[in-house]
Amino acid sequence: MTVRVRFSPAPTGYLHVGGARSALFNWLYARKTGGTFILRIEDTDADRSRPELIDNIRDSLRWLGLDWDEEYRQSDRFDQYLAAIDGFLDRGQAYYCDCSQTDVRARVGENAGYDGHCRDRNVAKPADGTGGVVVRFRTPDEGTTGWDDLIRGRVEFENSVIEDFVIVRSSGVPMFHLANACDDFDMGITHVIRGEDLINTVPRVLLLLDALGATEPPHYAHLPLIVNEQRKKLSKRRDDVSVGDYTNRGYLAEAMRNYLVTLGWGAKDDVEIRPISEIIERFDLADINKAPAFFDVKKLDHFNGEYIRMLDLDAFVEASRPFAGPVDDDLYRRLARSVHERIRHYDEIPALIDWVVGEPPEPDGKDWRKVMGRDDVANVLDLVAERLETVAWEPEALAEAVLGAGEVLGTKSQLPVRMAVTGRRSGLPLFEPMAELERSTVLERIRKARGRLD
RNA sequence: GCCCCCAUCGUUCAGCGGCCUAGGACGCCUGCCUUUCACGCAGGUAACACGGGUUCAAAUCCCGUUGGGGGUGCCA
Repeated sequence: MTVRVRFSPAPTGYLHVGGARSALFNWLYARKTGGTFILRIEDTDADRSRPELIDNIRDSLRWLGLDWDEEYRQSDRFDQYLAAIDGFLDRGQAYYCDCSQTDVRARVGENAGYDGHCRDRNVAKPADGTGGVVVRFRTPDEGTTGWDDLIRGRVEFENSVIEDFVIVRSSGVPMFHLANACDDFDMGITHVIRGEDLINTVPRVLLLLDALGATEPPHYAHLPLIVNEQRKKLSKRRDDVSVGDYTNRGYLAEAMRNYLVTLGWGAKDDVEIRPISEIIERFDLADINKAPAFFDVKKLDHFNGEYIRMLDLDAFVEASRPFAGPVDDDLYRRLARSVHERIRHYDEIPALIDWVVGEPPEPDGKDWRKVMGRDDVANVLDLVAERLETVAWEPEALAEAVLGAGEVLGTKSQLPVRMAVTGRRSGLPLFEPMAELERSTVLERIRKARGRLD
């Protein structure tokens, strides 16, 4: 049996890290087994679907290196769904229902599902798009529906708790469960790997699949959810989790992908950061965890820093260049070596080099007081300025001039000078970048800082 | 309310009956390196939710409790 898996996002939002993780696990399984990875856009709900987001989803997947082998769009397949529904109707497996939601609510109360009121009322097929008539699927009243989840083990639901659910809206448009069952059947999906939030929909789809005549339903594997700090399912609104945001902030696709793998799965040998080929080799659905995992940006940052440091200087310069801002190519290259080893994502770069490229930032008040509050700072700045008037303008000499001034005065001179010239109390090693500036510029900054002391 | 799922350091993963006085990684702390900050290196901190079983032996199996989460739509 050749494995066929699918990632089935609804285009109702940007691809977020939870979706990306689902896509990734499907992809890993396909690549491991030599199977087929399918992208299926679930856009049956025209009101919520935003076609422009399909491109965002595709771009994010591509960025992560998750290439797909086939692509479908459910909105292209309504004919199939409608044909399936006609079959259900003919065979009495589904029926028309004209109950309004308030009717149902009035009959059964707040907490119960649909009561089967129209099961045998023979509600007539409505003229197209009129009259609030839906199609409901007739579910069994007794027995159980269950499956052996590859991650969770046996899961069973009493059929009595599964209401006769809607499969066609009153607008005539088929709904998610139906489209899902038809597609998984038609596309020969062998494994359904997705988030645990969908676990409750399985019995309905299983029932539908059976009604469709599927003798061998897919295997299901429900992934633990990725949660936020409050241990709640990630929300696109509340949580900052779109994949595109991480792209924009200078995270590497390889790092993101590698980090995502560690949420819910770990290699037996405890090695976390490793090439994707090794991950594919070791990955197995049976080893996936059941408990939800917190998306920890701090750890992602660590992974990303590691991946950045794995880059050789040329690759780093090229990849990080777009984040560096307006800086001369050769100058950036000269600065890159020390930038390379102290960032965790590329968008930290501007704050490291802005004072070399342009003006330093307005110093943070607290940092300023901490560094410039000492009594001897004025003397340091005066002596350094005096020395810099005549020193040879190259890093070694600058270091000697600045550090030597401190020695002469019996104090530390590097920090005040750094604060004066860069606007910050920490950053790149000082003297090489400082030598990139004009002598007059450096002197001006030092005198300006001197003037600001008390 | 009802249905379903889950439970090892703060976080994440390893552990699938004895190798566990529970291991790796992130974080945090300490030290070394050092022109600051980082990087790197060396240490340290810290967990089997609780209660019953089963067994010669349980973090590992079973039951219950508690605590979390998900679902409960003419969303997916």
